[in-house]
Amino acid sequence: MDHKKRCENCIIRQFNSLRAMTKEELKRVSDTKTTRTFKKGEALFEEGEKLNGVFCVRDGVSKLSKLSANGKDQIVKLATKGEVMGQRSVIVEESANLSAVAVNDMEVCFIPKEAIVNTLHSNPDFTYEVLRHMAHDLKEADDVIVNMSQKTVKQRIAEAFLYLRNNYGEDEEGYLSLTLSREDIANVVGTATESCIRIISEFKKKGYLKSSGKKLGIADLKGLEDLAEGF
Amino acid sequence: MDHKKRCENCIIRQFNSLRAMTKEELKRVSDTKTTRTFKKGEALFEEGEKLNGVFCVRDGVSKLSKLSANGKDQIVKLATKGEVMGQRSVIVEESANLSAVAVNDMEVCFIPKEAIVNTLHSNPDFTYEVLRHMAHDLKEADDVIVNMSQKTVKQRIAEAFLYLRNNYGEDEEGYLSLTLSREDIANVVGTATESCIRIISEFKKKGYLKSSGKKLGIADLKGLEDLAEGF
DNA sequence: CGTAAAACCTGACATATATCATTGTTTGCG
DNA sequence: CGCAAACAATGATATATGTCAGGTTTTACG
Repeated sequence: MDHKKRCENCIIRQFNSLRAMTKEELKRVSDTKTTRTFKKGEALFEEGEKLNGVFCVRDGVSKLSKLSANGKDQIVKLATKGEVMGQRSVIVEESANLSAVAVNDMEVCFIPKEAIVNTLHSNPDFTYEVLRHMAHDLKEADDVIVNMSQKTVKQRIAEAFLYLRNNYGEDEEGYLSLTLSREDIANVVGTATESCIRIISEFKKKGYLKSSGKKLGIADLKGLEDLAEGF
Repeated sequence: MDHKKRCENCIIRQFNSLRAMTKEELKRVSDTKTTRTFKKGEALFEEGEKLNGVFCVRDGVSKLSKLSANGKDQIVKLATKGEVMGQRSVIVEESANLSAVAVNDMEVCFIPKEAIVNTLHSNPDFTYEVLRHMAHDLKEADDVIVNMSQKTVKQRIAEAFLYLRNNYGEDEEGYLSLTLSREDIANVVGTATESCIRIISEFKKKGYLKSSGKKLGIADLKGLEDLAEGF
């Protein structure tokens, strides 16, 4: 599968569409997009920056985070292959409210906003699919709000591991395919790095998690699930 | 201003539109909508319920909340005059993920989903406006996530009062127009009712808040703002 | 009006979590 | 390789917040 083809698929998947874009529209996107790579730790864009397009992840993972007043980063979402970043800012014509930083080496394609905005204005099916996708994100965000405010740090860390497993999978030996640093996990669940480390150690001792080198894996799925639910 | 007129305005405002609906579309909405009233404490709809339309608030306030595993309600959003509830569920054709309960006596109009969905499919400008509105909600939700996970309960309570002032205003004597119970405030900021009561008492002692009867007001705006920012 | 229910308040206590400090361990890289 | 920087681990301690239990005050309403 060649470059262009893959990138079109990427957009299509993200917008969850029944190929809502017309052939011509897809062609326009293909013609205007560019490909870029980012090394682990590099920023795709920063909070407050004006975006003139969207980023579509072709390979690697990016964390979308926001700096809070106390100086800590809160990771709001992880974006993987096939996901689009920056569409919210482009749609409402505001500067980005989140920063995007590469969690590992990434390959992304950049689509200038004109290509998107034009299609949004002219193709109601496409707009409708984007709307559905955003509605889904909004529901997820509401769920996160509830979890953040009602669950303990332990429960949230348990959930984070379940999330990593469900969304990024595990290798043959049962280790998570995506390895995040303890600090990143802490920033996902909104806790101090030390607390996160302590709880992960505890989970390993209690047999919920296992580790091998720097890889982490789930050793007791049912146990972790129960834990996340508060039992 | 008659009933119909007011309700059309209500939809228009919510969808933040430059009158994105055509005359015929507005007429269809006017023809199919119905008006209902709810007493304080009554539920407009419950989590998990299948909605066959959206609710547009004409008068009163509703809390949108979600029951968490530990049995507590988390209030995710308050909806006032002009706001629409249930559109997310209608758009993605899922059952409601939040419950809506009247905070005070309410008057709402109900618009069957067909009227909405039809317009979404046929009028790209309308869809685009709904999309913009949802993008805005999503940004707000992201901000809430950060606040919930990074700010202390004190900061969040301070913010809640600032929010109530900015969105619902205050009377001539500086008391908040919308009075929530301590329990509701606790459910907004995600804390225990007792903690909420204690902190409000403390704020009164320290001169940030004032009270008269069951009304609460902000006595030191700058002070509260600083507090919310963590000074 | 009087009573029950709801709302509010307060204290004592338990505990989860943050913070600070220190050390060991891995990683990247000149 | 060897060193510096990042990452992980762990202890001691402080603090914020939750929980339980008992009050008082306010509100709703028969």
